[in-house]
Amino acid sequence: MSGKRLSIGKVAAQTACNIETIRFYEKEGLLPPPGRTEGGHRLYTTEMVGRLVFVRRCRELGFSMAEIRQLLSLVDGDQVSCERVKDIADLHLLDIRSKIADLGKMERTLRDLSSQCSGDDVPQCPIIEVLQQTRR
Amino acid sequence: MSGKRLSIGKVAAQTACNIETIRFYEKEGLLPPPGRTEGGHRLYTTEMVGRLVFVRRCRELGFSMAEIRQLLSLVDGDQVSCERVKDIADLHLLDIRSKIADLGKMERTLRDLSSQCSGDDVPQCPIIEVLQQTRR
DNA sequence: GGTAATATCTGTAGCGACTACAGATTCAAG
DNA sequence: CTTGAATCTGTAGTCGCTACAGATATTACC
Repeated sequence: MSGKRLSIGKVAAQTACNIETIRFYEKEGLLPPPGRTEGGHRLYTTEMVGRLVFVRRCRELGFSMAEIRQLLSLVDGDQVSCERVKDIADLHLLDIRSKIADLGKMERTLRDLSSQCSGDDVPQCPIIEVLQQTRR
Repeated sequence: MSGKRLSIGKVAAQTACNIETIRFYEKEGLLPPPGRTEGGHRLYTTEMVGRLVFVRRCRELGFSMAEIRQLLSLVDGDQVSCERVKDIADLHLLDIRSKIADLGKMERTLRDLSSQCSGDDVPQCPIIEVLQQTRR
């Protein structure tokens, strides 16, 4: 079953992923090289579309291409090692949390700065002043 | 006063900014071209070090180089317009908050996924399963 | 079947904010 | 004066795409 094979444009429409991005993933080894028409146009099986969806979903969760490569190699192995999948996911989770923490610091600092600034058209701006201070 | 002029290495040490980054900022117009020794080595005044500190502090707050260029042009103008500085800062603040929100979504999704996974060495991993699901 | 419009092809270059060299030159210390 | 450290310029790499250009393939319509 499932002899349907889609052009890259159809796949792009289905997955809301740019055509160029699909080709990029292939070049980077995240997607296997698909079959081709006689003229050389790519033809995708539904299986390959599933793999693209997987990749895109990982990207939405912030996984890097290197991390996705690791996940894919686990998926492609004879059996999926839940252990290692969880390791990769949890490491990435830590990464996300530290990014959130960093942004939170920025947010607080910038909010403080902004609150000190009246926004009037006065010559001296507290935001600039603080940013220019040599000694902290 | 302040006839001290520092080599790029000293400036880098003082500001904890890479030498290459300093040269990069100069190339990108964030720092004015400094004076030179007879042999062509850069010499920085304390004023220029201050400007570098300003740039670095802005970067730590997540301002893009384009935003910093805008801030610098306001600083360099005849008078600092507090109004426009605040506009730039507040826009950036919105940007930071939306990034935090995005990361927060990722965090929650990934945390849910991870919690469904025992981490045992079993063949089927719920993380992979969910990521592979064709229909959401 | 013929033609025109659309889709896809390959390959390259650009983004932002750096970082990492290579190979040449200059500076500072002993 | 010599040696070693610092600095110079210029180029290429990083990541995850995006945006072309110019050539070819496919499809739709008559």
